[in-house]
Amino acid sequence: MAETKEKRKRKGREGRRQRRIARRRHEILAAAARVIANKGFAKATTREIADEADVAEGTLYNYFGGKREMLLAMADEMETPLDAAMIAVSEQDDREAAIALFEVAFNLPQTQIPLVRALLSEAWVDDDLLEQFFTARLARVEERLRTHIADRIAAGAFRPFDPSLGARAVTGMYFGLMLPVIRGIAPLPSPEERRALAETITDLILDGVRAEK
Amino acid sequence: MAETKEKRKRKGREGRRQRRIARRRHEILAAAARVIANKGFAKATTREIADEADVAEGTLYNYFGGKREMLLAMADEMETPLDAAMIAVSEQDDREAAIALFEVAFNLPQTQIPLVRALLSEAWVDDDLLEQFFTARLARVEERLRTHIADRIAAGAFRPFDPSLGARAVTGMYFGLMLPVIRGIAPLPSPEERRALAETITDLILDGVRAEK
Amino acid sequence: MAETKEKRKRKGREGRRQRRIARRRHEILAAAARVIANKGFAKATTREIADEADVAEGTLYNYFGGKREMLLAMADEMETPLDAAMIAVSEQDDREAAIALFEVAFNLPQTQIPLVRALLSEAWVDDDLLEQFFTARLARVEERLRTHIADRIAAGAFRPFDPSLGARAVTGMYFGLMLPVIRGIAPLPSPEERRALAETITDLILDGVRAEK
Amino acid sequence: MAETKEKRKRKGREGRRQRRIARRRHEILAAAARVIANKGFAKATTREIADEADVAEGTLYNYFGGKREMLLAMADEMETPLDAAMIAVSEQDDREAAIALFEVAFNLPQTQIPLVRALLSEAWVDDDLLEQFFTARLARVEERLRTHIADRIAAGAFRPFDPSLGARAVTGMYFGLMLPVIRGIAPLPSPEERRALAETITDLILDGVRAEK
DNA sequence: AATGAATGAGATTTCATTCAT
DNA sequence: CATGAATGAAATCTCATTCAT
Repeated sequence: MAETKEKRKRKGREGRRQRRIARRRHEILAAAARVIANKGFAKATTREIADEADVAEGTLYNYFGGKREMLLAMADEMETPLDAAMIAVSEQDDREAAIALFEVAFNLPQTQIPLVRALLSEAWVDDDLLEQFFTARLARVEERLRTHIADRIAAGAFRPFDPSLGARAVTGMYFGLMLPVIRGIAPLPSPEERRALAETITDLILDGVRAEK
Repeated sequence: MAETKEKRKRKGREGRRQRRIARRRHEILAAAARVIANKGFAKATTREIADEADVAEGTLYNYFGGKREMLLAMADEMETPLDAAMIAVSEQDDREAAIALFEVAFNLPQTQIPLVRALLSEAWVDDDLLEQFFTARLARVEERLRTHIADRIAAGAFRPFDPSLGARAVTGMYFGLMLPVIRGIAPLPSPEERRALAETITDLILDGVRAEK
Repeated sequence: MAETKEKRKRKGREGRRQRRIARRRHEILAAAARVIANKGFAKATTREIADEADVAEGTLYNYFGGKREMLLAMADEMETPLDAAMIAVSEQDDREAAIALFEVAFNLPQTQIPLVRALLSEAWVDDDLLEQFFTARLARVEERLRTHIADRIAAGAFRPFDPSLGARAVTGMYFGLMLPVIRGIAPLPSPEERRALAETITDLILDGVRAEK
Repeated sequence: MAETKEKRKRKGREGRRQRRIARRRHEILAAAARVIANKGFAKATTREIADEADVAEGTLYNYFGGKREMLLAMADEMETPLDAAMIAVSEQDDREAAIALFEVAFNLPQTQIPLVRALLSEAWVDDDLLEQFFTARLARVEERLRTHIADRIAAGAFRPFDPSLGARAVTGMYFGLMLPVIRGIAPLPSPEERRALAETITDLILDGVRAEK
């Protein structure tokens, strides 16, 4: 029994330790993301990251192999709204489905912004990172959009046009609207704004700007 | 007269000297842009820039106050296609005008790409640079678009919708399509592709994707 | 009586504890010797020593004051074969005595090699360590040899020559043969090889290489 | 002619520059050797090497790729006395030839001592360095000795014994006598001492210590 | 003006040691 | 006693900038 007790105690302690480590790792990553987002990867010093995380510089290396590995850990940890938006959207009504999709996509949690901003700063000059963190995800989204557009054209619901270009135009529009938010020069839209934004965008895409035909 | 002759000669020589200096300055800037575009500002070393420009490191400092000043010089030297496209928008026919505008906008000279890419890499983390090089220009473009849209809505030519959002959606779409080109992961469109691209985009914006109205 | 019993039990327990501690200390020292022998003192990390000894880093500090103290403990723990060989030299028969001496001296236990190698690596740059671990011992050996040689010269058994230089030549030859073994680039001689080695060396020293006298 | 003059001037300047660089490189290497000899490779800091060489730390890296490369440069630059001693020794008279050889071998220039001491400190733990700088040279010497001994035995001039072991015994004796000098605990022998040393050693090897047979 | 060696501040990373659990 | 996360001093190396030639 004593052994069982001891075992249980150790298990409890071990679990707490694991959680403490995971928590600390997460804190450091968040701190790194904030600093890197502001300064860019190269100008963000480990000193500053350590200060922001309120640990000693050496401690960083107990959790990550180095500065670069922090970035890769960010890329892993991140679930972009685009990923979330990929969850099957019911296809009965184009308009409602599209609005819902955009609404989800515009919902970038405040805490994810530094991660995305930090990653984009390096992805702009680092091909590997761009591929791993960005291109691969985007390609999945665009593929899905392209297929959907092609289907709707075949069904006669959409006018005939290049589905590939259409897909890129839509994702492009999305990034054009979100990049200023990620960059920090535009405010994160409120839930109400998100809804209005999604509706307007959807209608623009579906029917264009022209009044009458 | 001898003096005048001498003066003329000196002027000629002086002119040649000036031109040589300007040419050299331009070469160095282009070299710096190529290196910075590839590595990012912080990772681009003066050594590498000097090598790329085929001068000694010290020579860089005869033309620019330092690494940072090269970036600022780039921002000055650069004429974005958007600037060019601003010349004339308000034409009789919306469709033709818009197509022309996009066609100009998609015409980003090969040599300008490194400049834009280099500047964007830093503008992503440097507020001053973003403002000077980017926000100010973009704001002018969007303001013009917004006014135009508002006018057309008032004239009953466009459906009623938020002109500000519409302007941002259009510029967003433009950047969404051009960023991969600037980043170097998509090819620069040929003149024919530019025309087709401009037409498709214009029609999407004007009439949307839906088949029947 | 109960108290006595208790005391005895405690003493028994205490003895076990002492032995366990001594054993653990020894294990750690052996592990440290292996690591330091391979990497050198400065490049051997406490982390690696702890891993090799299969304890936590902190545990090292329960047995030793620090990395340096491990070296000093090694110097204490080590009995060089030269020490052993010092037991008896002055025998009736020079040849047999010398052969026996060399045979003992060449008998460096496998487990002692890392200790000696580790200590030599630091003694090469650390005067204190060289003195404590090496010079003092060697001086005793050479003094003894010198005296012996001087005696034999006085007795007319040896040719007249500088006994001091002779002593150094003999120890020098010994180290010249053993250093590659300690360094790990020559194999430890087997018992048979030791005997043959001792005989050859002894004959070389006694009679030289020349055929006719 | 002006061009010729200019060319000549440039050549002169270029030559001076080359010599200045070579001189500086040599100074830095000597400083590094002194520091590394005293502290060992790992404990010798670039800071201290720079101070000893009276240059800034960064300057070291204009001449060497890093600390390790300094060691390799030392190994290249070094001509050991053993190398010098390898120059053909006339074989008529064993005794004179051997004395001359030892005399050369004991002539280790004062300035080479730090280089050898520094290299040995690392070679003791670094297999590559040991091989490049040490084993390879020593193997050449021992091979030569072995051949010579075998020849002399075949000619009946030497007693029959293992030539390989004899060669190692001789080089071993040499190192046993020189290591304390290199280590800095024995003084460098004067020319007169060298001669006496060489004679005594030679006679010991040739005829052994025994007085009469 | 052009050069490139010298500089030294500052960045990343390692690691012996401490100490709370 | 054992543990191992935290620490921070110190080491190596980089690189923008200066300046004598």
